[in-house]
Amino acid sequence: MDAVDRQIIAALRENGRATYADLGRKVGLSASAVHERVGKLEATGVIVGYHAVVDPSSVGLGVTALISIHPTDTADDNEVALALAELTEVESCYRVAGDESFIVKVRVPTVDELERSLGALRKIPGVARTRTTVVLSTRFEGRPNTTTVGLDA
Amino acid sequence: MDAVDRQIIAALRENGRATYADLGRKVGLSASAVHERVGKLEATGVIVGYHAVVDPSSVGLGVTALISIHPTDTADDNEVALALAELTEVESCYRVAGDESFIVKVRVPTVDELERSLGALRKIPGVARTRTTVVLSTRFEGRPNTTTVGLDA
DNA sequence: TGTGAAAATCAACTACA
DNA sequence: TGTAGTTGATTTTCACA
Repeated sequence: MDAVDRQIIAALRENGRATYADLGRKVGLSASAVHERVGKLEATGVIVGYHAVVDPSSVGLGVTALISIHPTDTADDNEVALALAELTEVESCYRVAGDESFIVKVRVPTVDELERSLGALRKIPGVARTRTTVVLSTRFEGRPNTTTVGLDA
Repeated sequence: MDAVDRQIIAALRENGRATYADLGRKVGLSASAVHERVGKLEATGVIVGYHAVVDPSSVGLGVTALISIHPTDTADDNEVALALAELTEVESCYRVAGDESFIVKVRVPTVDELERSLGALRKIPGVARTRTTVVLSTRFEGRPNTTTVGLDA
């Protein structure tokens, strides 16, 4: 991992469909050298994948909520996590320190669906209580942080 | 937006570097037809962009925290949001309903940096109080929700 | 909207410094 | 690791159904 790798990573975070030739021009290497580097970054798990980002409301998912999940005394975190993964509306799932055990982000078409979804969450064994915060607007999301990407670490 | 568009979207969310030829084979269209459709989905803002997803700790961002931001009585939400956008460590920013005005996700290299980052947050005019929840592990994140993508809506 | 064909570009592999 | 060259696939555009 050197400065060139970090440049490539930054470029691919910006545009995941950039061609190797594009990347090569940007970092001053040939396309095949970039190809080689990207392959290694993928193989070593630095680059996890490439995804199209879609406007949620365009695909009928206009309601976003952040939900804190408080565990019961006997809750098994792994089982709760597996049950959360079963719910397709749960887009992200974080195991956290503090009173709650998990914080999840949920996307659903309507508030009716949110209500139904909360019902499903509360039925999960190990879930004692939930606290729901409805997102009014997403100012930005998943923005690339290139703070350390430009440094040698 | 028909069922074929939704299939294409689902495929591109899964693999943002899929070729038009691949997508065509998957949905039963020619590459040029897919090219045409994807161009329209991009132009109409359904597909917002394509991004490589990077393992945060591989780029020196091993600490993730979710921070609730409580506003002062006189806070201007837009100004707060703009100030939050200036902080590169703030990866996502949600305006929410409830006591807090914003919930942000922050990624930093170390807990020391988290402390420094919290100091920066609290200096923002309009920010009265923050509540920080440290992420212990990310079970999954930004997972594609294809619930409605397969339907006609 | 779609197909099919053509030219330019690119991916992926191979030698070789 | 890198460049350069090669081959087959892909992108992109265009005429046309």
